Amino acid sequence: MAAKHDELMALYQAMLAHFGPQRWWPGDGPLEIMIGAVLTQNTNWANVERAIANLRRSDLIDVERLATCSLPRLAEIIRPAGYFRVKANRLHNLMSHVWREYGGDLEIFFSRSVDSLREELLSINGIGPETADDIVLYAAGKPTFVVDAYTYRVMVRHKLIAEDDDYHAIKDFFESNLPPDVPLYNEYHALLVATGKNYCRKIALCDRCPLNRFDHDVRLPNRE
DNA sequence: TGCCAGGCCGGGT
DNA sequence: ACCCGGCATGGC
Repeated sequence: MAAKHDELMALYQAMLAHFGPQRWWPGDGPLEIMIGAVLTQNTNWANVERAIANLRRSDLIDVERLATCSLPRLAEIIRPAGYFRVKANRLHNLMSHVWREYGGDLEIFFSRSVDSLREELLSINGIGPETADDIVLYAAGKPTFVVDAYTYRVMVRHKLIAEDDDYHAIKDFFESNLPPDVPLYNEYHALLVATGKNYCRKIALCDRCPLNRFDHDVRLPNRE
C-alpha cells in the first residue's frame, strides 16, 4: 500500500511539475459539468464547447427545459459534439431522471453516499462508468476516481496496471492506494488527460514513438 | 487525406 | 462472458 501510494504520488508530482495545475472541470457549474460529461463521450472537448455554447444561446442550460425539449431539436442544437442523435437521447434520459425524481434540484440529487449516487447514475441508459464518475467527482464533488482512455494509456505505458485490467480494476488501484481526497482526485485525473494526450495511442508502437521523450522531460516513473 | 477525439449500448457468437 | 459494429462532428 505504502509503496504504491508513493509511486502514484511521484507520478502525480511529475505531471504537476510539467503541466501545472489543470483546474478542472473546464465548465461552469454542476449542471454544465453534467452536460459536458455526456457530450464529451469519445469526443474532442473543442466540439463539446461548441455544443454547450449552442445550448446557452438556446437558454437550455436548465434541467426542466432539457428534460422537456424535443429530441430532434435538442439533437440539432448539440450537433457539433458528434453522435448528436445518440447524445440527445442520453442527455434527455439524464435530465428527465433528475427532473422526475428530484424536481431538478441537484443539491438533493447529490445528497447521498458516493456509491448510492454512482449506482443511480449507472442505472440511467447512456450513463456508463466514466460519465457517472465525472458527474460524481466534478459535479457533486464527491471522492470517486475517474478512469478514461488516457488514464489507461498512461498507466499501462508505465506498467502500473496490466493491459487487460478493466475499468473497475484501474479505479480500485487508485482508490486503494490514495486517500479519498476530492481535490487530489480532481487534479490527478486532469493531469492524466494532459499527459495522455502526448502518448502514442497504440501501445505496441510506443517504444519507437517520439513522444516517449516525455519519459525524460517529465521524469515520469518509468518502470522497466 | 485519413486518423483521431476525455464512451456506451445492443446484438451476435 | 466476450466481441463488435454503430454512432458523427471538426481539427490537424
